[in-house]
Amino acid sequence: MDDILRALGHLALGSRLKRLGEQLQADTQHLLDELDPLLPSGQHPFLAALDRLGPLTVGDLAQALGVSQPGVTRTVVRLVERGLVETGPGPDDQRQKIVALSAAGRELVEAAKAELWPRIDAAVAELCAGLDGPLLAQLAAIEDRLAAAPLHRRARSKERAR
Amino acid sequence: MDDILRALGHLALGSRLKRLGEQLQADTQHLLDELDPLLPSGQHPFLAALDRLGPLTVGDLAQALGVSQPGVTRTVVRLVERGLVETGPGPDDQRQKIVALSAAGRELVEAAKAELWPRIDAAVAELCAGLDGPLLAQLAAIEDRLAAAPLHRRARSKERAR
DNA sequence: GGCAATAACATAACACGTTATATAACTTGT
DNA sequence: ACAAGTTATATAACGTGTTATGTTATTGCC
Repeated sequence: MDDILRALGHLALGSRLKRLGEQLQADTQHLLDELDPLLPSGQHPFLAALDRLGPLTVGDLAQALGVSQPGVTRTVVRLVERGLVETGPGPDDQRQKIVALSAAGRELVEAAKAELWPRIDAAVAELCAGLDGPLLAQLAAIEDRLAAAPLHRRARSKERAR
Repeated sequence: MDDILRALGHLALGSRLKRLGEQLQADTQHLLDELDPLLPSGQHPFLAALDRLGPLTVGDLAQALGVSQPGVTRTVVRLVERGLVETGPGPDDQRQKIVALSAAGRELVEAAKAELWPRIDAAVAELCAGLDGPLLAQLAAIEDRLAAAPLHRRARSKERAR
């Protein structure tokens, strides 16, 4: 059974990028499972943004992440429920909601920055290493590599190599 | 406000691929809006698969598209509601559900194959044309190009060039 | 033949993306 | 100063992906 998205070439590039991104996130999740407050991989960029840029309004967070404002609003609610971020009203503008890392959120980010995120970055970099040429070919190569050895296996073998 | 996903490099590649795939699908949607039974861009690969491979079981469709079986089951329900596909029991195995294009579905596919799909393919190919080198750099280039001129503008300028 | 294991599809619950629209706060112009 | 327009966030409705689990049909073995 051949892969239809691959066979469709440029026509289905959108669907294919989405599919590959989802697989990458799912693989990454296995590595992120080591963290204490378990967090979906898709929410890590929110924490990373707040860590790098400091407290942000909902709108600024949406712009930094490149997603819609309602998407940010909903995920922020989840992060507040998990106790990883805190929100408060804007100092000048009462319409704004300022989102900031909580103590627990900062702790999680520090733990991730120290160990996990660098390992994931290295594993993904290794996954993409040596690739060159047309985009479709590189995507096919990454799909094949991922099918041969999932990301968490790559990260662990990297570990052993140290 | 800089782009956090871009700044995170390989670490957020999954999120970034998903985001770009979604944008590509959304842009593509504008072009697909010409079709009569309006269909979300993500459902086109289902029709393309059935067109290329003929009637398929739910499981085979899942494998051909590289998505989960429940995902296929749900989208097939939607396609049946729109009258684009029909389902029947498997001839040998009563557990199976065979999915096939309906007359309306075949009509839609023929219309799309004749005009729209080639135009989209060409527009996406043009979007990726001339790119080379590391994956992250190509992604950044595509994001930039898309921000400069959305896909449907590219398709239309191609049209004019004929 | 009949019970247990397997396999195919359905369903539920969750995460997450979108667009369209509502609500509330700020800004503007007269 | 107040009505009108704009802007920030919230909410609703939809599509789609996932995993976990339930149902039903088939297989296999004794």
